[in-house]
Amino acid sequence: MSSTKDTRVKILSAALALIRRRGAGASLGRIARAARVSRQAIYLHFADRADLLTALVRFVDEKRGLPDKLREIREASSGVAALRAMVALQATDNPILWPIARAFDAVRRDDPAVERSWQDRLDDRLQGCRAIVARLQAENSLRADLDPGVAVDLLWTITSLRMWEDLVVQRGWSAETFQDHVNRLLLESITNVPLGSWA
Amino acid sequence: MSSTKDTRVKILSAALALIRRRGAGASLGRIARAARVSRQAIYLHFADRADLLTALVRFVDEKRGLPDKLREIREASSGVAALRAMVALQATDNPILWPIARAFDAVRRDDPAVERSWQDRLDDRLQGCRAIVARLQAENSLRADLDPGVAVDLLWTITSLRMWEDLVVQRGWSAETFQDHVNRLLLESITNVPLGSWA
DNA sequence: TTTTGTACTTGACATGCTGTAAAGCTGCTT
DNA sequence: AAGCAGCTTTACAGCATGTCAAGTACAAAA
Repeated sequence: MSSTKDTRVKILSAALALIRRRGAGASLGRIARAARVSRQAIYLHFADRADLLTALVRFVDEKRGLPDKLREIREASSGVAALRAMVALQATDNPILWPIARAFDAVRRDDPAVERSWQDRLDDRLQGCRAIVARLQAENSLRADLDPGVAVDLLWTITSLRMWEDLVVQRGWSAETFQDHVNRLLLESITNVPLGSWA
Repeated sequence: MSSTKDTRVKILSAALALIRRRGAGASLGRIARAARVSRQAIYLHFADRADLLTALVRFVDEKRGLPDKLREIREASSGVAALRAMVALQATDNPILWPIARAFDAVRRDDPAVERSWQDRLDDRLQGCRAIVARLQAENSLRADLDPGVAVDLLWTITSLRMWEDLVVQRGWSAETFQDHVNRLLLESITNVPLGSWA
């Protein structure tokens, strides 16, 4: 038993490893070989390359226990705590997610299906940001002079994978440095909480 | 006369128009057809696709008068004014540059030459950020509790094309909204100037 | 035990892209 | 008239995605 999903997982694992190593150079042929499976077997489990990529993102999310982490954010003791949890999530998960996002980026321009799948994911994150800002607002932690919609967009952008890539991958920041400074940046720019509370 | 660079410009113009419309779907064949030129003619003027893309970026820079704008930033009346000029530059030029950057992004993963050309451009911008931060520091406008290196990285990231894409393209901000809020964000997070000075 | 169906393999093919190569045409220069 | 530069046409190799058809291995159902 379990042979049904066995190959699927085998393919996804191989794809993940290969994309992490070779980036966009991970063709279906290579992935198949790495999974010790014929190239055609991939098409028995995934409609096309785009489908495989979206499945790969879900696969990684599942493996890393994303739902639990999102629940942690939702159930944080305060809006500010939720915000910090979100930054922490980026700091820990983005390193793994990043190579896949790169592969995604390379094809989503052409493929409307990939683009939609990508946008869905971005929308999910946007909803999360909205929830955090709403909570900050309810707790009177949101900056008074800031439009909540703008706050959501700023939060969404500053906690994006691209921002992480720029600071960590390009500029060589450590996970801690990233977390500290992004926390500070967010607390200062969209909340009214004093800085001292997180030394 | 003038026939030497004529075709080259014709190709670049066609490539620019096509990339803006079709994004990554702009193959060399299509570009050639749009320029009313044989596909091989492209290879008489550019080594390969990567070379064409890098030339395209320079072409756009030239057309938009980038050197003048950079001079404006350098010769601004103060560090804070330079910072604002930089944000203004992003707000006005990124809309044109963005489609090319997308095409760049799609191939730079594979091609080391494209990657290098891209990094060079990023380094140029980083140098500009360093200059602005140094000036802020000299004028005592830099936040006292902030490491200058961190300030440079933050400035570099927040004024990046990706940040602009997130806020303007994805979240639908207007150029003015972008400019206002990014100015505020930067002034608050890396300088010590009061907010009132830019109402 | 035979049948049947599922999962996978093998091999071939159409299409589209990049990059290279060779040969021919045109018009300007000398 | 000869030479040269710039461009065209045609052809090819290589690699990628995605489709198709036929065959194999194996396990459950008859």
